[in-house]
Amino acid sequence: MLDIRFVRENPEMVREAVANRNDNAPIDEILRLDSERRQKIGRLDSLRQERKTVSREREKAQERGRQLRTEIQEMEEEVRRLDAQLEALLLQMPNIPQSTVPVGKDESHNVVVRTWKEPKKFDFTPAPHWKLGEDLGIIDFDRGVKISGSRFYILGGAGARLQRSLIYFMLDMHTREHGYQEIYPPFMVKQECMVGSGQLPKFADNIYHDVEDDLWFVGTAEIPLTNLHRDEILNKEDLPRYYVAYTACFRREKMSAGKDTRGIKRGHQFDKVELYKFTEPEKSNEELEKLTRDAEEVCQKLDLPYRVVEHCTADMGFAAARSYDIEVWAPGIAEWLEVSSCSNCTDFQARRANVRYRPGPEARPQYVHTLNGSGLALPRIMIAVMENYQQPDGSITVPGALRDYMRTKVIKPDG
RNA sequence: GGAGAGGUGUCCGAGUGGUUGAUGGUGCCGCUCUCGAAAAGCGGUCCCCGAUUAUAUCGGGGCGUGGGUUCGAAUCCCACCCUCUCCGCCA
Repeated sequence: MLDIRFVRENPEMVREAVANRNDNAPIDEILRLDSERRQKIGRLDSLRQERKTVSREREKAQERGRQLRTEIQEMEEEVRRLDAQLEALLLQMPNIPQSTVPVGKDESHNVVVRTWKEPKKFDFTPAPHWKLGEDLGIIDFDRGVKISGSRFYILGGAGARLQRSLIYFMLDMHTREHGYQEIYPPFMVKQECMVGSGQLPKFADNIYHDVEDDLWFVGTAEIPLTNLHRDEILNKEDLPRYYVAYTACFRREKMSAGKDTRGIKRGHQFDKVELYKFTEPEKSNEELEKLTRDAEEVCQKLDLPYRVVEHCTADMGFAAARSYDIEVWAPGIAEWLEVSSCSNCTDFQARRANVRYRPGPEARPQYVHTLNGSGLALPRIMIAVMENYQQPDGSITVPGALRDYMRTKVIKPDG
């Protein structure tokens, strides 16, 4: 959420930022509600002040007191209404891109900032992962559909083990080498958590929701991690905090119906290892660089060629002020696969979730900055491993970094 | 799920209708004392909203959450949430 004071004082800048995002937030309406709200609060406060004075005289001024009560109640109702309207609109507004973010109309304006190694050349036609997976008997699409419907699949044998190995490998790397604390959070959260991290109210149609208990299934560990310190005031010494969490992720993917239906690239349920940071405002940009490098290192250790792409204004996520994607080359499906998206959300989520810190002993609390990035998304890194390490005979060589976890050097049929 | 108890400031713990941000203790910061430390004494120490020459000042709100009663509520009423104990159930 944006600071209403910032919007009030920089309306033109906000308007431009919103336009660059191809968003159509009603700035004028927001400014109008804000000014009306403040005016009514002024009135309400002076009424309350009078009530305070009058009530001290006990029985003497009961008549005026009764009048005041009615007026105050009416004014409270007005302010409540305006608060709600204003908040509803503010909650729909995206974060403001940082000034260094390339302005663009769509994803074609994203900028490749660096690449690591060249895509591997094959002297045979590399197969897509769904073919490899089915032939090896490690991915079962048909039974996934039988059990749960479209966009569900089953990993079996070495396929399940490969995913588990990747999870262990990534968690171990980030905790041992990059200083993240491992967290196992709930996969279902309260509505206010969804609001806190920015999924609600705007993206309700992409979230699974248990109506009976009003719990929401997380589409990313970013959600519970954002809310880990909700309504807390952290000490300056507590920052930065690095967290890494493995979770399942659930997404309805209604918006992308018919897209990427083949394979395991986009399912309703997938696993992810997520990196998350709480930092001081001045440090968040350098922390984003570090976080991105931490995620990249997974690709490097797996020896998978990748590129890092900076999002342009129009392609950025709702909560992000700046973000990088890590894209790995998948030779079988012949595309750059987004295995991670690393974002600096500045104080956008912190304001929603009310996560603050005290900059100094006597200083006022201030919102922290939050950052998140996949480190990495399992199905897509699985695709990359399978397609990059495939052999002419359809077997898959296990990357060196995973051999201790997999306890094998190659995945063969019935392996 | 059933029965009971309870939710107050960093924490502990008072307060059951009237200047109560809220007794007391504790923690934290500063000062005094001291060669220094401890002890002791004194002072300070919450958050939000609004007004402003804007962290100095003024006003309002906040005692689990949201409503209500009243001239006036931490204190009374209603609903909900959470914690603890016992019972039931269960990986």
